[in-house]
Amino acid sequence: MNKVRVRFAPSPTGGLHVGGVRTALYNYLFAKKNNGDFVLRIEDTDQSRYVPVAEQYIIDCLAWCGIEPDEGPHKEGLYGPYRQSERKVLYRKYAEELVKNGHAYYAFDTPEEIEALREKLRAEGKNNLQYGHAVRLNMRNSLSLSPEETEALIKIGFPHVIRIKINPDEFVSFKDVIRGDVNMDTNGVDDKVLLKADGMPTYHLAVVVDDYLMKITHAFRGEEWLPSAPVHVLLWKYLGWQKQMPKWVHLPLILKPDGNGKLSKRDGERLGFPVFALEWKDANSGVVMKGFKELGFLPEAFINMLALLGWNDGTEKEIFSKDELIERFSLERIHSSGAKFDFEKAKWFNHEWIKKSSPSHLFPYIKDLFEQKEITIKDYHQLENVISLVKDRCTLLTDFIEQAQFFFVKPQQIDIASILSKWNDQKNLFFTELIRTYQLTDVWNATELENAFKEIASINQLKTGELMLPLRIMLVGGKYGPGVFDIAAILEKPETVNRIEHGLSLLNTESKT
RNA sequence: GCCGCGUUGGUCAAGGGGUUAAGACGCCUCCCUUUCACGGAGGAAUCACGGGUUCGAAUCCCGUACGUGGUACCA
Repeated sequence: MNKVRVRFAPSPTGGLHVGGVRTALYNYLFAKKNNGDFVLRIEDTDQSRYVPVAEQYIIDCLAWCGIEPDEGPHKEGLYGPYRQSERKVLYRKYAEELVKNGHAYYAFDTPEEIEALREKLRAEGKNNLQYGHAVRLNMRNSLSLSPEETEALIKIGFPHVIRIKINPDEFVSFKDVIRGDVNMDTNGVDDKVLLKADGMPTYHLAVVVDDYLMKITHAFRGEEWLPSAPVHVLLWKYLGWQKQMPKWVHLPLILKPDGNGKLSKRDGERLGFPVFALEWKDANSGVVMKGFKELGFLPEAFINMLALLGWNDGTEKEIFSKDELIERFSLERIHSSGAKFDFEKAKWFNHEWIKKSSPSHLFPYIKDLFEQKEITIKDYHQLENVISLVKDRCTLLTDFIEQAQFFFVKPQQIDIASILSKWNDQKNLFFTELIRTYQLTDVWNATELENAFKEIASINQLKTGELMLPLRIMLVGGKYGPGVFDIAAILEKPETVNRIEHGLSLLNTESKT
């Protein structure tokens, strides 16, 4: 059996959204599982929609996800070039071969003429124009013109396209790995343009030629391609490559959470969650859309979540590392129906991954995050302890800011209001005594601090419950964070005492006014 | 309009002729925790509809509805 070769073939027209990343991921998982090759091919045949930075962006997204292509524009292999624009000269030959064999023809209709015809049909309330067997003889092409006329037009360089000639009343059947046998008749498909007037191939010609030349064994793509699959199947046949035709894998779509349609780039903004892996800045509008990365997702969690959106291994297991995904992945267990994207569940995956990750694994992310927020960390060992203490309560990496910044920066705001109403002299005395005791403490750990705290409370006949909240607020500024004594332990003596003193003076000033 | 694909709780889903129809997210209750989480125990909530086939249908078949995609010199 031939070596498995798959390709992810995005067009560089904008940010790579979750649907695209999932397609790449499934390609990658399948390739790695079968010791195959994963190829990145850039489908930049549409000059008008080309966005220069998009290619690098795609590569960056894949890299962040841990999906490294074996071949691609940035990693040359045996089957390059990997940008279709750079393969332009290749395609014409095949298109003309099809013309010669009677499976395609030259068409000289200008886009304006066709548009005018469409407009006319619309005005008459008729269905859209289907440039196919029913009308092609009324159009200007090498089928309706004499060979001499055709030749003359070509000789003078009259702009023309090459269209596939689809026979009516034929049945095209093929097997899709996910959907089983798919049968369609050719009456619904029109004579698709294969080669455009600018000499670039359309997608239809380019996928077939490149998948053939690149020896692709399994062609993964979104379900939106299913209706045009007969064109591709026919092309494989007409080009005489039927035996090498890849297995088709039409992936289900990722849909909007709130109903209608497939998830689009706009939905993120509208519904308040990211649709891109990495931040994408739209060059035209200047709009910046944050990605999963910037929102605080771990790449492991992101691909885990995407993998499970439309696939599962048949067990109850939901948390998979990349290696586990590779090991368990199977085409048979990919769903055939679309799935609505659920951001809550996505966050759950991230939370699970944060809990599961070691402090040292999380360390670089948190360090970067704090540096971005200009929170200075003097002691990296202390940061690691902090991570270990608070990670279970962080759903997103960005939650570490609220959960942990008070270890490194004095709280800017202290929620005095929450304790002021129950503040009294007894408590004041208690904390004064606590400061004294803590200053004399040699063994600075959570248990010792808690014991000392409780002892003073009981001597003064105070309930500890009444005192814990004030202490927490003095140390962190609000009603959050891990256990108070754990916090004090990490804060060390001088800082702990300092914050209690500061809190106390604030309280006493406030309670007098 | 026409053509394709799909349909198990709000969402992700297991199950593919006989099940009390798993599990997860979210939601609710309680326990733990003198903050909040984590953790633990419970709860509400589902086979789109109508016909067949069958002793028996979530499961097979046919319709309908709904959803979704395509119908470009876009991919």
